[in-house]
Amino acid sequence: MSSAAKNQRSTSRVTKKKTTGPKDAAPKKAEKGSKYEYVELTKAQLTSVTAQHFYAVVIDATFPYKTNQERYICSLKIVDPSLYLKKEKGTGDNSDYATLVLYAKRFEDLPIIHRLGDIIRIHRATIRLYNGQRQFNANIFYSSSWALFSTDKKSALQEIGGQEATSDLVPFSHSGKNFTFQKNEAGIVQNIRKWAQQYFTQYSVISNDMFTALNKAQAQKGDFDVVAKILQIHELDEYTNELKLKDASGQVFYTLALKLKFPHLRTGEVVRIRSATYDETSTQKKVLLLSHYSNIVTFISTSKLAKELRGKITDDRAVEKAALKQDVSLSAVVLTEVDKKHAGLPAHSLHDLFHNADSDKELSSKDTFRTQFYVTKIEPSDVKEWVKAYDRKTKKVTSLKGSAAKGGDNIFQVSFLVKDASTQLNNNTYRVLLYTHDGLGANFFNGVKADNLHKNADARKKLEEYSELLTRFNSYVDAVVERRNGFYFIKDTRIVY
Amino acid sequence: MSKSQQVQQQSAFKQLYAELFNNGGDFGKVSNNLKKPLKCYVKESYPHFLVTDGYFFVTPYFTKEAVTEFHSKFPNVNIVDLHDKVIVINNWSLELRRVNSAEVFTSYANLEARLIVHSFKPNLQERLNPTRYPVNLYRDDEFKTTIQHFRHQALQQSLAKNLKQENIPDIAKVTGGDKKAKVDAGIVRASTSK
DNA sequence: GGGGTTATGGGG
DNA sequence: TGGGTATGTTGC
DNA sequence: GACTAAGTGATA
Repeated sequence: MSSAAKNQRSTSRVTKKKTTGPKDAAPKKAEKGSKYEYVELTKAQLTSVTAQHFYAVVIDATFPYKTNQERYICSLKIVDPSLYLKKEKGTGDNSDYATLVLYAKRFEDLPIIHRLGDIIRIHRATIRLYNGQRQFNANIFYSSSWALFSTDKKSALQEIGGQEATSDLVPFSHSGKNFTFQKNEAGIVQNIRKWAQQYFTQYSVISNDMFTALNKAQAQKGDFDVVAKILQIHELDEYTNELKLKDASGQVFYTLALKLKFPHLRTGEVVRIRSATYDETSTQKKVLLLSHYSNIVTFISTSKLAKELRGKITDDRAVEKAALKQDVSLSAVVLTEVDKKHAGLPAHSLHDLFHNADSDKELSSKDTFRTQFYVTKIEPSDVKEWVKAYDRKTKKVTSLKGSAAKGGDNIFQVSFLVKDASTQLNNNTYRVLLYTHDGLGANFFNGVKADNLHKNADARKKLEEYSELLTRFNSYVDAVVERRNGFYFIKDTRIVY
Repeated sequence: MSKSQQVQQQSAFKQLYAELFNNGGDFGKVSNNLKKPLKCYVKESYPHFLVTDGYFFVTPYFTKEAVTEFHSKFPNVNIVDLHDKVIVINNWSLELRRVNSAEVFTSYANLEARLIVHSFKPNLQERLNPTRYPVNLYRDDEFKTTIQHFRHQALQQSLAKNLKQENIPDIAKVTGGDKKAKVDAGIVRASTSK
């Protein structure tokens, strides 16, 4: 086929004439050097053919997704002080909103919404009525543009260090190569930010008509939305996190969330899922399926809904308790809890701990880490030898085997050979120690103290059960470790089963 | 301990592939009840040939004999033209292969259970009922976990066999106060692997 | 537009 | 900066 | 001189 076969358009065009009467309500002449005039969502003229500019607050969003060979779409629900509450009777405090559909030729040209309540500025959108609702269209592939301002101090990505910090009048993200900001916009941003904070404080925003309770998920025909608390984030593999979710109905579900797509999620946070389906093929655990247009978003800090659910929803570990009664469980069980004082300690992979700790400047400057792993083998394999007699002066340990009373203290001296997602595909296993000679990790076995296991049959039996539990498939340890002499020692960590 | 899987698995592929992993990769141990003809929808034919069971898509691996037979029995049908058509796989088996999962998207953790097709035919007229949007079986939560279980078992067996001599760091050795001691002492390299 | 890509087949 | 080209939009 | 109709005409 010849290259000219494609119907490329001629560049030289015949000049044509047309008439353009004075259009309706075109933005007032940019008299005072103000190029853009921002309209309220309900004030934007539905009859206007000319493009409109506005600021709004985002209350829902798809992830930018590809629709065909040449287009990407991101669809949002937006509100502002003129449009946020359903007016009809009987709708309670259900939210009203406009939709905003952004079109682009490249994925990178569309906004990624990680948090509800943030502010979006749009230039040159058209408006029309679609399904009885105000719909703004912004062709980013042509002349429309967008900019995102954080309502909280930092954007979702800035919170995790994944984005350069910005001041409160600078967008954390925007389309196009440059961004312009008129002097008169500062007040607009500050006003709508304040409004957004109050609005989320006072209303649920995501009203009950905007999501489905998880205990009704199985009955849904197609996809649905979810509002739930993240009880646990389990690193399934190098690319994937498995979220453990529970909502106000009390039902627990799991869903896979790609790390790259959703880097901002944290245990304990409340999220909204835009579009999930019930997985009919998962028989061992309840699973939600996501699509490429699905999104998982958090809420701004003032959110009343998020605050209520964070307090109301707790983890009773019922799924895990049931899982442990099976011979093999497809539900990951995290056996331990770490002391609250380490809540803010960032987690590091075994790869960091054992392959980067001496080369990475940041890592080598620290000695206490949070880490997750599974235990492939415990030494000594004879549980009776987990506890030894320890002489503080000579630093010698001796077996408690035999009847003769040993001097010194009884301590645990156990070595875990462990592995995690970051080391899943290599041939190594890594030594993490439970040595209690200095008191570190003394409470690991949930109240089972270091005693002579050749004599104390009760303690021995419990520890044998823990040995089984720790090395069982899908059992994980979430631990704080301290580096001493190049070795990692478990501390402030306790089994809760 | 109870065996679970109280309800029937709706996806034929997920059940079959999981069975293979749960039987140590030995197709001979997979229940004969499951070895029935597979009616599949051809989701894509090029550059990757993918078939679905209404829930998941997988790659069928046609043997040379299967292709030869197909061409002789259906000389007017091109295999890449089977896109959007229904095929019936009458004779098949499963085998476990080590692959590079960074390159093979129908695999997980460097393992791929392959559907080996020994004999198949087209059902050119047949239209299947619409199903859910088919997804990659190797991206399924439970199936990934099943593969992890398989690997976990293999690792524990290997460790039990190859790591007989236990050697636990002495307390004297770990209580120095040596800030410069390297962490690689904690790396335990598989003594006999490959 | 409440949706279905792909040299991106673990952001899309 | 200016001309040429590719592409979006609008008018016919 | 003010107002209207018709002509003009993109832009990254």
